[in-house]
Amino acid sequence: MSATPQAQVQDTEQFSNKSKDSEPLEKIQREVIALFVNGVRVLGLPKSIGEIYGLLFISPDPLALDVIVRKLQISKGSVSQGLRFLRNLGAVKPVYVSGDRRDHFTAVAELKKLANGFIKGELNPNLESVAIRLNELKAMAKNDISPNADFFQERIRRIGNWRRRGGMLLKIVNRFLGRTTQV
Amino acid sequence: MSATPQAQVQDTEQFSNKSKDSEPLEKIQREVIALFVNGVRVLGLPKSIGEIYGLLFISPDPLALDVIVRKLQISKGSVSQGLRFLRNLGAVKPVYVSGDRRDHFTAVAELKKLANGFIKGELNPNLESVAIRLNELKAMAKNDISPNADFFQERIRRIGNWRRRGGMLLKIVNRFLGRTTQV
DNA sequence: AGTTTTGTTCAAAAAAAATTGAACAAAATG
DNA sequence: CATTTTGTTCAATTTTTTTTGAACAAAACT
Repeated sequence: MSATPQAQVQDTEQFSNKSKDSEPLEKIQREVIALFVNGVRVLGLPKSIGEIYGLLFISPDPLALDVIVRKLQISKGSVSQGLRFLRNLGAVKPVYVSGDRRDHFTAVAELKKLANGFIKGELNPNLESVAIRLNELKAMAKNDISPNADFFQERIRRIGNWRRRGGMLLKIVNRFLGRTTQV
Repeated sequence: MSATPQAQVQDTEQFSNKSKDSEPLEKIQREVIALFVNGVRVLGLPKSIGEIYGLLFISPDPLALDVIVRKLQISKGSVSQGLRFLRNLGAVKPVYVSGDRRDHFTAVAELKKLANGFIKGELNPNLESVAIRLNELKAMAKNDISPNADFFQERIRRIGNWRRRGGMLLKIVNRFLGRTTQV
């Protein structure tokens, strides 16, 4: 049923619109969420991902899916998908909350873990597919008889070089984030 | 006029469609371009950017805008915008070609230059805007009187920490790739 | 058993981003 | 000076991505 504690309607809504069923956020929370929405855009991720992670990051306690829906005023589908994505990335983790049947989630807030998750989930797969295609290209270039064949080979070698150095960089990033004690 | 050399219509088009006015690419070239299209997607850049850079990267000679349009079969507007973007990033540079009024472009193929351009053009501006917003947030958190104020402050400090380490990482990347560029 | 709660899925709608193309301006040509 | 070439701009269109919401399944309650 819907007559749970938070259902005591707040006439003093922070915003005059949509008093429907929303749980209000503090101003600071809204600002931090905006910061994350902006941040994930750089990573090429959708707004909702930034909203969900940001909300969990700036919430003292773990939140259940339907609470997130009400706080952010976005659809259940979005939150469900967003949480799955974040969980796969290791950016969010489920937390047991006694006496509550719903799954609850908190933000994983260690930069190292976030970076590793992103590298493993988004970057490495791409680097690997590049490696595969590069091998095909090398073979192709070997059989090429056009006057440009030498040039092509030099270019393809160069891409291979980039890929190699990219992989090294990821390891360096990893090591750099790894030392300093968590935080 | 349109009666230039390449206008001798090729009945034996590599693909049966659109024999309109295209300059054919070698198979290797098309593959390399596809690789770049894929690559720039990771950076959150549009397909056309990858096509243009890829074409220049895998072309032995500098190309003029209208040649790019015909080779890639994309619009003049796209190429114009794409070239400007790539030029701003330092990923492409104009080359003087004697006896030709048109601007010609080549790909800048040094990884360190590409990375530096991307860091300066895309990443640093964002890091700076984060820094600004963070300061506002710190002030806000100081005046906050909610029971969560302490938690908020801890979180905001943490974001500041992330930003600091992000900046350090960019410098490390820079050094690893060879040259130091001022911020 | 039936009912309610919780969460997922995916086709359709909405929103956002990229691309086109025609109008335009500036510079070179004759 | 008129014409052509070259390149830019931006509103309109197309494409792609994201979000929604209703239908569904599974588990937990009564």
